[in-house]
Amino acid sequence: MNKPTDIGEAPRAQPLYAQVKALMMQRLIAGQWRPGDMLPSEFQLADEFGVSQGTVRKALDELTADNVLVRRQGRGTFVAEHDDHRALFHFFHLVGPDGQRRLPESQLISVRKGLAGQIEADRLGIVRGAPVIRIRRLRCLDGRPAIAETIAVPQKLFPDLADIREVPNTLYDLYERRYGVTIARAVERLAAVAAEEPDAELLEITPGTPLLEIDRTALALDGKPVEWRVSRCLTATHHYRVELG
Amino acid sequence: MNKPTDIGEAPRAQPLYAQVKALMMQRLIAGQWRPGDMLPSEFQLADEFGVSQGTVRKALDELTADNVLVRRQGRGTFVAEHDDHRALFHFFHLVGPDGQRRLPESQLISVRKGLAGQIEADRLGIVRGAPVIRIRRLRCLDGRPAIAETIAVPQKLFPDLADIREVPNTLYDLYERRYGVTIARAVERLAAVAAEEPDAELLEITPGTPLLEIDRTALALDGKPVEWRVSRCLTATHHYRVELG
DNA sequence: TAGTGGTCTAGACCACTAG
DNA sequence: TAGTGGTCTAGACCACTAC
Repeated sequence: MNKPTDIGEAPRAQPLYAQVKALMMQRLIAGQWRPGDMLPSEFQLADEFGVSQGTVRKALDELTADNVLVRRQGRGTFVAEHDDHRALFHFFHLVGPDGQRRLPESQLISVRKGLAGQIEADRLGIVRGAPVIRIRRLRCLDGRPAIAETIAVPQKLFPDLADIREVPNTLYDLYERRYGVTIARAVERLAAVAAEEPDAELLEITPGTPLLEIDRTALALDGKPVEWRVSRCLTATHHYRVELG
Repeated sequence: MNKPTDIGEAPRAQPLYAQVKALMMQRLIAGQWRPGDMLPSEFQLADEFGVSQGTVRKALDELTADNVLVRRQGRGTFVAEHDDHRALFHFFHLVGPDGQRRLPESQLISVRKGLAGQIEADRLGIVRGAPVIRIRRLRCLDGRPAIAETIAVPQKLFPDLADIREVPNTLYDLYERRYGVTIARAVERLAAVAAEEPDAELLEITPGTPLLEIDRTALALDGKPVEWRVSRCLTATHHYRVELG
């Protein structure tokens, strides 16, 4: 059986496995399959979509490569979860002199509601003046102040985030568990800047000290921006590590 | 036929396709297949290794994902070449305000022979005091000085590089064509530093200006380091872009 | 033992490229 | 038209996990 049945009869522009992948992605975005859930087996999915098991496998393999699914032999296929380890490994690139990652401690400075300025609106894909929540925090590496961070998110997506007393170390975990927003990928723009107040005071350095500025836009599963974050980092002892394949 | 014949009879610790991949990688490292060469067809390779075409395909797919091979439907499978475009796309991450990459112009400052210091020796995996070649150059973006670059390579791998009058814009292309050394991947460590002489003069800025320092170790196909490069970049108008999957 | 994903095979047909 | 990679199927067996 080479003709798609359940998927549609129109002459296809995309290969079957890509259509299966897109359908599964839709379910993930819609929240029909949630982080931690186990998916049906390959054969069940194959039946459901009216394709062979090999075709489902190719779709599953790609979603696994995209870090959306996790497959475990003998157990099943699961929707990826943002545990601390994954967040650290995927989204935190500062390493010590030995090249090893360290989980930074976080110290909350403030959480405030506000209205989006032009830059925030551009970065978050919302209209200027829309309600946002801004978070300031200081992160320490090896016990010393290392990162001054400013985070902005649309209030619409995270309604009561501003009321939370204690913000966990890995925010993405909170986004996922409490608001059903999964961070799928991010784009960072790095630059070297001179420290200004109030970052300098927070980091206990003199203004003018060079800092590594990481400007990150984080995107949800559907590709829409959901968080804008600027981290200014001391790189005297730590470095930002990139691997080019 | 499920038992490997040409590949070996010992109880295998690795799947067949991984063994096939490793064998093909060996040939690539040995230079038996050189950049630009066309590989035998999937069926020919399958015959040669004594496996099925599907198994060869899986190995080829992975090598393609690793950017070692390029597959073109209807034409064949080829060993990847480091043309300007690929070098720019893979190894150059500075983008303009619009997010678009620009190919920088290069201005050669000096090419000198020398003996490896401790840091060079560590980075290049050679003994201290081994002959190295050092290159200094200035790179411009949009006509303005933007990057002060220092490059060190082992003289052993690039014998007459020091005699070359004109160094092309994309060095990796030269490494590949002239010396048969293919840069497969690289590791970069980024930090913010204050400009010092002689970089400040080269970049026409005042000492102390924050610069983005990119410390890159480039690795050949066999995984051994072959180039150490430090680029200090003005990031007033340009940014270093990273995509996190 | 039953169920899952992981590997491997064999064969069919399609889409693209070149002569 | 011949040869290549791209897709899809069907079925076998292996390796791992849980009960």
